[in-house]
Amino acid sequence: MKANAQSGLGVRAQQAQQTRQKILKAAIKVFAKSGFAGGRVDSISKLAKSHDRMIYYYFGSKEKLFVEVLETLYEQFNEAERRLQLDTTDPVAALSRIVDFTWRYYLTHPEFVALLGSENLHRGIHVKKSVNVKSMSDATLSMLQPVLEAGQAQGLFREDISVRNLYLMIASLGYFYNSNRYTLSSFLGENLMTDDALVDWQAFITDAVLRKVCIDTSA
Amino acid sequence: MKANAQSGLGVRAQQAQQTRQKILKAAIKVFAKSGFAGGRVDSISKLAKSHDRMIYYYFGSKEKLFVEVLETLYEQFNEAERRLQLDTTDPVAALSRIVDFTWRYYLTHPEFVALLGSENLHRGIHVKKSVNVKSMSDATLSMLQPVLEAGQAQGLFREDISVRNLYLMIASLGYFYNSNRYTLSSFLGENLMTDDALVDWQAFITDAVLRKVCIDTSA
Amino acid sequence: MKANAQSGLGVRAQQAQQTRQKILKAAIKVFAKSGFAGGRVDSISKLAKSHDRMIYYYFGSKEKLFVEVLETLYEQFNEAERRLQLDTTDPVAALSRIVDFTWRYYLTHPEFVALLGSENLHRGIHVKKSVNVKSMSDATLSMLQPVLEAGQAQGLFREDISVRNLYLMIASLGYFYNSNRYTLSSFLGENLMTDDALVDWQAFITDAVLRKVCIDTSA
Amino acid sequence: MKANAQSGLGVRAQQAQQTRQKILKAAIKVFAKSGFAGGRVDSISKLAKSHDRMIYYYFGSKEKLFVEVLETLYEQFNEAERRLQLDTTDPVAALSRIVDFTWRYYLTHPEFVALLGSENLHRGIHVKKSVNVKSMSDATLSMLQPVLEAGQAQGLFREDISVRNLYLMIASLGYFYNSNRYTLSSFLGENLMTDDALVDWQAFITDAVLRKVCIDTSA
DNA sequence: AATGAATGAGGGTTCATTCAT
DNA sequence: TATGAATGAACCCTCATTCAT
Repeated sequence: MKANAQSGLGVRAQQAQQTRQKILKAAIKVFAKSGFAGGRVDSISKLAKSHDRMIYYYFGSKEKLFVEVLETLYEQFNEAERRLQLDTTDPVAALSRIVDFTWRYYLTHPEFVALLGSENLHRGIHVKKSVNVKSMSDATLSMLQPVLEAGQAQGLFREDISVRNLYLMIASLGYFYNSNRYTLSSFLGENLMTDDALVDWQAFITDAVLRKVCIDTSA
Repeated sequence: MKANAQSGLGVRAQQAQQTRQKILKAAIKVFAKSGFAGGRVDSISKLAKSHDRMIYYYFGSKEKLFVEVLETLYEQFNEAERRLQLDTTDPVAALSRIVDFTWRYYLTHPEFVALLGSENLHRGIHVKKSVNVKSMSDATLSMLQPVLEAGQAQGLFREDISVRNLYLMIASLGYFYNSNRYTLSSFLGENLMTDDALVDWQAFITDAVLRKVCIDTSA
Repeated sequence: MKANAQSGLGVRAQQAQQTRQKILKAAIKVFAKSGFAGGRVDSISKLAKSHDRMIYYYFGSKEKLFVEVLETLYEQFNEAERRLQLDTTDPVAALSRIVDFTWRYYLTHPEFVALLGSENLHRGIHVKKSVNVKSMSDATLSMLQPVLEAGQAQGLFREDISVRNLYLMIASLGYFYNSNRYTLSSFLGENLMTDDALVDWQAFITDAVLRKVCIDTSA
Repeated sequence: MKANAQSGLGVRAQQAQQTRQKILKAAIKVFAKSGFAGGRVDSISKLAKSHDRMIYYYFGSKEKLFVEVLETLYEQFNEAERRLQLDTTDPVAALSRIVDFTWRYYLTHPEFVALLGSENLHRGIHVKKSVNVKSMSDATLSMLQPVLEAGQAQGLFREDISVRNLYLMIASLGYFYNSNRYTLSSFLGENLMTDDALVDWQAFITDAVLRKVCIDTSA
């Protein structure tokens, strides 16, 4: 029995995993910065302190690497969602938390926003090739659904709200502000990323969602 | 007196303007399809049935052409806004129209959405170089402002709504659905572009905006 | 009779001559700076505040323009030579003057040096096309010849010196120092263009020529 | 033990060195023929039976390749100088040998002459970037210096001759004849490259240098 | 497992030149 | 006389990728 038996991997295999991981991390950064078309294989291998060849060794092609990057980021988002502890006995608070979480996640993960942007620019060709991504949406909606249902059961939330639309609204309000912050800054002529602006927007969108969902907000 | 005296331009100059215009139109298409980095100068000139050289003759560089494309699309958006006839005596109707207009504009102008996406991927470097874009935001906000103010004056709209946030909300809800339709389709596993889905979303966001803005929605 | 009859040219023709002249002057500068291959037609027309098209209108091609530039500079050199007043009654002084003149001409006409360099890089293809250049050498040698003959007749100069070799020596010593000043500066690690260095070299080469030519230099 | 152990390089590495060398050799030819600006990357790679890409792989850029070409030629010149066996006990013979060597080197290495010409046309921008070139001049001057000093010590050479000027004189007389042979041929209307002409010039410049340097040439 | 060498298509851009008034 | 418009070949260089150890 080898000393490294615990990990279940030999030293070589461990190193290999490490190299793979380094490349993946570098690819996230590079693709986030320049998109799929603009992201250079060379930049990735250099940032990973590896070689171009290794990208092909581990991932097969730039495209497959991009798919894996996409899956990784989706997976991380899913994991973060799963870590959310939602108390369905207080649906309003739970919903607020979800809005806050979503908004904050986009804010603190610009690479996710950028990658989604790039992928949509390419009409979703890579995401289509991934089987994993589809299954992930279930997680997202199945986090929102119990909250919505609880609120409706308790007579707090309107009955005519669909999970899908609710999700889209929350995502829209959290995403756009971040995804378009550069053109918005030029367009509106003001810095959207000051602490004040962020707090202001967060309060605004939480309120907007609640007003849309809750039956009586006069309280 | 020459036949072309009316236009004030000679035949040559007219043709030149045409060539310029053809290139610009082609550039909009190509950049919309592939973004700035992915859009090939060669593709543009071929689509315009012109030559690479002419792009440099008229625009100086790929980058400057992109800036002009951006300005053109912003300008077209502005013009469409200006054509909106808003009746401030009925602020609720006017606001609904604005929501509808914005959403529909993004829906029917995917190239604008794509270009904005590409530009934000590039952190707004091109839009920064344009002096014209900044001035355009005024138009947008100054369309929204009188409606908001009228609504507030009539006691229909809440006082604590800022034009900026209102604009951002409307834009978010209209933009995201379109910009991210590819990843959303994969993620949600459904086609967001069916007539039913579109009508559904339009009703949803109009309602969301009104509930956020109006004081009493019980009526 | 027109007012401009004196010049023998109409106003239009005068302007034309002016344009031609502006282009030629600009071409000298540009070709001197970048050589024939590196000198851009566009740079020339811009410097001349004219248009590319005019170069073709007046000179036919870049190559023909270069030939004319070459001829112009050779002609100017010839003219400067002709202006030299040489007193053959004092052959030593006259020879010294020629050395000094040649050296100083190269020093103060770097564009001539550069053009000759470029032309030799191109193996003299342009100079071959010029009928005028050949005839100019006569002038040069026929300035040197009487001095050499006078010195020999007076028993001051050695008999075995050919005009050709004498010319080559004088030219070598004057030209190389200027033509290769950039590589020499790097190579020798010193600035060859200080006043001291220039004076030193002038004295050195004059002395060298005289020692080569004169029979007795002990005086 | 592998067959190639002696060279210390694997077969691949050896081949790589070969490719690099082939490119360098081709570059010397092409740059010599057309100068830096006129020398095409494409011509070089074709002549080397390689690909454009490899030039960038091995040298980084056309400019860096040119610098390396320059360094190579300077280095070859230096090496040839080092191979000169000079007998300082006979300073006159030694000096003659140096004059002869220098002249003959330029004559038999037209690519060196051409490259220097091109480099000076570009105002020495490449040579400035090379650290190696500067150190090479030492070799040149330190070959000449002991000869000059020996001659002076033996009372054969004049005391007021500086190494620098002596070097410049020898170089001038050897270089100009070769560098400007094309314009000179047109200018003088005669072929300077016949055997007779070459012998004649060699004798002339050797004599010129000796007359300049030696105290008494009557012997 | 890892890597230096090689590939060839294509990137944006500039060139000298000609066309059409 | 003069000039904007057009041309297409070629420029240097970079791309994603594969070969051969």
